[in-house]
Amino acid sequence: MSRFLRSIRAGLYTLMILNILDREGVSYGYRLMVRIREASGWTLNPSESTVYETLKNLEEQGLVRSFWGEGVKHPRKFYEITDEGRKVLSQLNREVRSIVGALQRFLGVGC
Amino acid sequence: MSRFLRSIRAGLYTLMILNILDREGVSYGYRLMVRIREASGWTLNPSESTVYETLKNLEEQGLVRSFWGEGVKHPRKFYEITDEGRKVLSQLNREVRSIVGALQRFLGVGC
DNA sequence: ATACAATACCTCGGAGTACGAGGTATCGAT
DNA sequence: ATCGATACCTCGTACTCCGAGGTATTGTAT
Repeated sequence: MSRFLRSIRAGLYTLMILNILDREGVSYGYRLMVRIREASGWTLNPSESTVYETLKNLEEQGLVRSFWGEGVKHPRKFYEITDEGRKVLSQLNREVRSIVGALQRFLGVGC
Repeated sequence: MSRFLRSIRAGLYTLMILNILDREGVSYGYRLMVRIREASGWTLNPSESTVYETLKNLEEQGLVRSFWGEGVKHPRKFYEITDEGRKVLSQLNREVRSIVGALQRFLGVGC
């Protein structure tokens, strides 16, 4: 059961992270995990390792950039979205809207 | 880019197949592939192998049952949803509605 | 003072999914 | 007779999620 939900949620973390970085500016792993939970009304509930893994992938793709926070007591690795990231994000949002629309029609959700 | 979309669509095939079998009764692999494309307005576009793989998994889980069509010239393996499948489906639909709702709010889609 | 929860970072391995490539066979139309 | 559509399948690659495990700091309650 939960295996199906797991895979349905798959990929949405990438979407959420890019959107949050785009809207709210610089952030960091742990904070992003909390923000995804909040922003989704606890419908999405990523584990720490998922978020860190996703950020690593995004950085490898050049869609986010990271730097270690200076003057911060608690060691923190900050991330910000790149121009390339913004480009990919807008395309991604368009496609996800289309998927959400299709599901809405199919399942009869909303409105 | 498409890797993100791929994983966002991941799992939705299971959802679509169970729903289509529930609503339209007995069907078969190739037909289900076509119906998913139609029902999603071509937003979802699963490959044959994906559909066959998904059906195999669903059968292993006991959520669908299969039988070879008799009196059919072209060899066809039919599938139908089981009681257990229906149980899982209603739970799945509930959860997906919640995810769709969250995305709608987050992305500002629809209404 | 000290214990503990929360914050913050990370790796590894297992389980699951999508799908392209490749293979086989039948049916219907040109 | 040939070809495209229909119909089935397996295999390997790439990818994602996340539990388990590890480390260290900060703030709070006792």
